[in-house]
Amino acid sequence: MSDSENKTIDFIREIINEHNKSGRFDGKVQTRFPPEPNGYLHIGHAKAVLLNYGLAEDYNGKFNLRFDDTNPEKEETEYVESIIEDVAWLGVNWEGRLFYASDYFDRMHEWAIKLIKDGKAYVCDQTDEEIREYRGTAKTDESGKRVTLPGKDSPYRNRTVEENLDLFERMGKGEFDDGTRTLRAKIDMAHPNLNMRDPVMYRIQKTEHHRQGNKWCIYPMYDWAHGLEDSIEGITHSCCSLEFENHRPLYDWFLDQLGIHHPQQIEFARLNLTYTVMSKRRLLELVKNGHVNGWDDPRMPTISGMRRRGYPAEALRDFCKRIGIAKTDSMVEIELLESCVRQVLNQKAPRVMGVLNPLKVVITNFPEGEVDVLDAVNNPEDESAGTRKVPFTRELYIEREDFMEEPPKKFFRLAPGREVRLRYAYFVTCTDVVKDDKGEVVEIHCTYDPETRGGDAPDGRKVKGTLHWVSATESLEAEVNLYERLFANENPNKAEEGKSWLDNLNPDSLAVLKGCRIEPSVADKEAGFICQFERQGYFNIDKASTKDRLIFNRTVTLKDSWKKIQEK
RNA sequence: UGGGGCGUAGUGUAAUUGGCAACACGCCUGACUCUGAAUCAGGUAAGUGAAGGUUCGAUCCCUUCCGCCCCAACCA
Repeated sequence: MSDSENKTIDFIREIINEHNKSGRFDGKVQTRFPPEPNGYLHIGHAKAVLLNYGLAEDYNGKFNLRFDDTNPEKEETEYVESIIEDVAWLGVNWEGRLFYASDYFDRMHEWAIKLIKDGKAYVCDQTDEEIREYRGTAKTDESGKRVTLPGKDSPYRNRTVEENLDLFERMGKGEFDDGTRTLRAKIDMAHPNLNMRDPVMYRIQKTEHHRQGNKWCIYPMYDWAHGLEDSIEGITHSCCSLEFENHRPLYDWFLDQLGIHHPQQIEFARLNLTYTVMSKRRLLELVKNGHVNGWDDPRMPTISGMRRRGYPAEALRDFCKRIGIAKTDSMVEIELLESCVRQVLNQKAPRVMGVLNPLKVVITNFPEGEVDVLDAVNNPEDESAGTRKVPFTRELYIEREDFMEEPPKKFFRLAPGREVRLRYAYFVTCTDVVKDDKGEVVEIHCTYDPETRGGDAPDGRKVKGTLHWVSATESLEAEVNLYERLFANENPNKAEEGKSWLDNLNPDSLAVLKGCRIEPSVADKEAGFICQFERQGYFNIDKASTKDRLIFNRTVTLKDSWKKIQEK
């Protein structure tokens, strides 16, 4: 990546430039992405990883992937594995620097003892309710508002160093029950920032850790642990989301007390997307309650969901670059993401003809049993993609919506007596319409003009419409999943009175089409293969697809100006 | 209430840090077209949350006000 392409610089790069000027970190840049393995990564995480990785790239620095696994209650190996896979898929290279906060537990423990010895931390026997009360947050006042009070010292605040050392050791040995004691930093119970009112550093939690097993009975809290993790790894710029801004004084305090390497924490706004929920808790709920089919359901905003849906990593990278980075709370329109996806796929996806809702067409003047093999361009945007063969036969399928018995104005497709082009094949003219008892069109008859083979008329006559088609006999049957937005509202988090965010789910987010017909060239393609079904959109073969049961997912539709005309 | 942040077209970011606001997505025209796609050309749209002030000149500096977000877990 050259930095010449970036004429404007975001506020984080501005800060780094200043550091480089002042020499604060000797011109070094080291970043990290520190996910907690308690869920799958989503597009918001992609923004964070790519930001951190991009910073390292731009400044010739290094990037670490680090699992912030300090709370065994919620963390699982499954999540660790998925995160590694997703980050790699995004094209991020951590060059072997894959770390776990839990590997630093011993050092953190030693530092905690140092703070105790320095009289800067103490063991507190207050219950969580008492801690909250003493911290100075009265629940509500008469008017129902929360009020902040000065805060009172814990009665255990002035224990001797010896007693603290002894109790802390015994906490670690598991002598006390969960929740009965904590190690707290001795800062200032009157501090206007509540985070500074003697925050908890360790809690007793006799839970098995996914990597440490039962080695620990106490686990460090985020505020205590995070700065240490960054410091140990020599991080220079620790980027996190806005809600941690309040925590920066604490991040700084711990590092200053210890006198160790002190990175700069920088906060930026997390990504919000229209029609999408981004909270891990809610995504977990969607999965657990079966509103979607797993974390990688193609409707999910997870990296794995988007990958399964067919979104290319390149599009996600481009998207994250385009949304920029700032401190303003914002909501990005999903159309921008879709635009990025289309842009990449338009260049790369081979074209294929697939009929979603087949309508039979009989070419009455085409010989029965004959197969005419035609050449079709694989990708008009990329000549090197070459051509392929598509079989033309007497019986074909076209898209149901490409035929209208009584066409409105501006309808350029097939209708009785009208001539259109079948792509890469022939001009055909509709001569007859066959209906069933209910009056439904079940089949149409056409004649073809042999002179137009390949799609051009030697006499120079033009047609208004070109349709995709497929041979009825020489095509493959497929199942196609049509995905729409998972939620019906721009901001699914905002529920109407008396309703929950789940009521905003779009009931039509998935339509499964069966009996679709795809040209035979995809027969040997495997899961993940992505192509454009001409005139319809981009589709990929789903991981559940088999030889006997071909399954496609619709990644994104093509832009459709005919639809817009219709809606007017 | 206390503390911490943020306000620029519909949306997201810019603006040589004081020189009459740009880019992208969206939207609307038109051209072209064997994808009603893509591409190309053009257009619509903010006077920068508000009011004052400093200045020849303010998105940028100062003051006051307004609005929105976050925190007040032994989560991260």
